[in-house]
Amino acid sequence: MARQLKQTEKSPQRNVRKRRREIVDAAARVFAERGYHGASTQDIADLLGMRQASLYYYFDSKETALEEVCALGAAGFVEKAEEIVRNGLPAQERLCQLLAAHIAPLDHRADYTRTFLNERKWLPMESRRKVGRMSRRLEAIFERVIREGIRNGEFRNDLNPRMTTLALLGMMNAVSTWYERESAPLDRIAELFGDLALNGTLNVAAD
Amino acid sequence: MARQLKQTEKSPQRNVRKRRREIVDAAARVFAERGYHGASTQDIADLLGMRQASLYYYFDSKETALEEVCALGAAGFVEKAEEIVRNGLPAQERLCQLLAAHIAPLDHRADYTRTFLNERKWLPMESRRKVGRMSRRLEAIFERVIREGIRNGEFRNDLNPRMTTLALLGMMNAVSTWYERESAPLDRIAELFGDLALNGTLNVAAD
DNA sequence: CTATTTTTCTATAGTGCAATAGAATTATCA
DNA sequence: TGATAATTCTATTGCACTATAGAAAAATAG
Repeated sequence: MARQLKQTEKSPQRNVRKRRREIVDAAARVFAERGYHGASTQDIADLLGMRQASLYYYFDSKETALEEVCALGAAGFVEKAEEIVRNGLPAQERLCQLLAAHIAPLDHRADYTRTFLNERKWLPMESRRKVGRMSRRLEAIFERVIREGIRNGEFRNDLNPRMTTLALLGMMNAVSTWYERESAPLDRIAELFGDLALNGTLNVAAD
Repeated sequence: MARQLKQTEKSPQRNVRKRRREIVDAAARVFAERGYHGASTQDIADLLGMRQASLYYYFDSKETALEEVCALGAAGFVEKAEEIVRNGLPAQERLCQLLAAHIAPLDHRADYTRTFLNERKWLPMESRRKVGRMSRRLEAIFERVIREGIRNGEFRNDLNPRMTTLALLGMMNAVSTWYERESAPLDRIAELFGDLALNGTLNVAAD
């Protein structure tokens, strides 16, 4: 008995983890669609065919569910970027990989990504801070690649690394807003956007 | 008496218009800060030092206030773009002007712009449609300039006008999310982003 | 100064929501 | 099978919010 209690408290049964995940999935979908404040716990329960109150067996609050969705939505983001930044390839290649990696999660976890991007601002102080630190780390990675590219002559030396980072991240983050209604696969988008980031729109071979 | 009634109904007194505008200003600020669903009419009233119920002398509903904020946030956007697109300058110059015009409202109407960008999705069907048509017109303008630039050789002919448009609009729309915390004036941002859009990051003079 | 209109107020109805309490049900295991 | 634990349910509390009704106050006009 003591053994079971302990197990329940410290590491939930497999089934609890699984059900919990189903609920987080539903929450992600509802939050992505209606926004955190516009979504009700009833909406989440409806999606699962269960009662609104039953959710509270798995979650302390709606806010906790948002934290979990955002945590999963952010997971691996920075790690993947750090892996890319260390792969020793030319800066222009690393930059393109960073751009591609940034939208890759839209493929299999669009709801998590959209919730993370749009709703994290409603997180309670502490987790919002944590997410903020993550964002800053990601931005720093972009800036670093750009600086290295400038230093070794791959990139123009009149680039502003900070502004360039914000420009590119904005460009990539926006993909989540139109990805579903435009008929373009992610790898094609990454390719085009990478090309645009590197070469711009001008036809340098003119004349 | 009949005269006065008529005047009140058809064209509000100067003071009513003015007060109405103050309320819309407050609504814009609150909506921009907390989101439409996260903001209460009480929040708006607090900002004005008036009672929550008094707002309903000027507005039928919270939704109506959102419509008005979004309408003002969108006002002039497309018109300005259409003016630029017809000015006969080279496509690259027009594109830069479009980019600059797109973020210009952040200077004096940030709350309206942010509400328009982030909260319009909560508008009721009809006005959401109207806003949607506007967005599509703006996108069409960007696409047209890009196509013209390709046709006359200013832009690379392997550009995808649709994707390029979405990339640039995403890049510019994102400015509203960080403009307040980054210390860069709008004209500087427009300059850097225009340069990035035209020339990309690569150092073509390499070697 | 009085009557009328405009604006704001108090009070409250009505609704939807997050969250809790505890009963009922289902699964697990000896 | 019978006991125990895990899960879901019903019922409800309490609060926050939008919106309405009608009184009070302030402004305006005759």
